[in-house]
Amino acid sequence: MGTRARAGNRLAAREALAQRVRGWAHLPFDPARCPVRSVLDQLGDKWTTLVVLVLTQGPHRFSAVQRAIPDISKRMLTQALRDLERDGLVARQVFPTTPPSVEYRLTPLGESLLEPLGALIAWAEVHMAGIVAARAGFARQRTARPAGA
Amino acid sequence: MGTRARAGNRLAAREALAQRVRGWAHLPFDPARCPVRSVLDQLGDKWTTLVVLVLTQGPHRFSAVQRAIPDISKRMLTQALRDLERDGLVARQVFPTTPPSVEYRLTPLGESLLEPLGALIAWAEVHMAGIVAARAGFARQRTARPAGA
DNA sequence: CAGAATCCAATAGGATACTG
DNA sequence: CAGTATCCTATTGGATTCTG
Repeated sequence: MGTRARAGNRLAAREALAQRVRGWAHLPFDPARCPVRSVLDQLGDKWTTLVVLVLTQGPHRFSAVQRAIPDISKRMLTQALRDLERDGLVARQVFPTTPPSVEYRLTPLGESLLEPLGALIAWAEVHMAGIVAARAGFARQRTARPAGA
Repeated sequence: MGTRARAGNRLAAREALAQRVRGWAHLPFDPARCPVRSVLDQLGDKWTTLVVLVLTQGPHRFSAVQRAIPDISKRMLTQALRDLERDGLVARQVFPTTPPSVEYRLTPLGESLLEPLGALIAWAEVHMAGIVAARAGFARQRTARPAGA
């Protein structure tokens, strides 16, 4: 695919999203029932997405997930896993051994999230350098003339 | 494209993401410098994404964005816009009129986000019903036998 | 109009101790 | 091991007031 076609794709994606947004305009606009907010809130809660990423590597036990995300507390991991289970993205399977062991894995619904999530993460990795540069430039601007110097 | 090919794409996307995640394994794992966290934190902060979606409709003035998102406060809108500007996703243009007017628009970097973001939102809209159903089922399970009934 | 500043309430989230 | 319960702190975010 040439750069021309890629640019066309991007433009098409932009226009498609713009139209989708326009389509919401005449809706009642109940923030609580907005799918966008609902999903984005979940993904943005600092841990959920990380847990999903760990589970792309296959089923994990509770403690294995915790080892994979060193700075998560048990409390938050429990909550993230329960939310994901509640939403049907993750399945929880208990093995009645002693001590008990529990395994978590992505459901088909959870796996279907990986495609758009992967695209977003790819974007993040590609553009991270640009964002960092923009931040540096922004910080310079702000410190350059704080009091009309 | 047939269902077979679509399933193949999905599988490919899953495997691609899984590999990407594996690629991070040997990294120092500094949570503060993780692009994924950095981007997801931003998108998940409840307002940033909504603002971006509004700006897909073209340049907006401060108050126009606020009208488009009824339940945002000036404080939060200011912050969201400044963060977006800082990251280079949004450009801010001041017109020296009285009273002053300021226009915000997406930069090329900001527009490049629309493609993966649109994919995520499309996913959210498509699967929202399934998630709601899963939540209902989960709630039933929990209330069914809270004390071994 | 576009924001900055201040104050306050709600929530998120970490640390620790306890349980089946 | 896989959580739950409790406590406490930090951050988020709304309401209000003030300024250029």
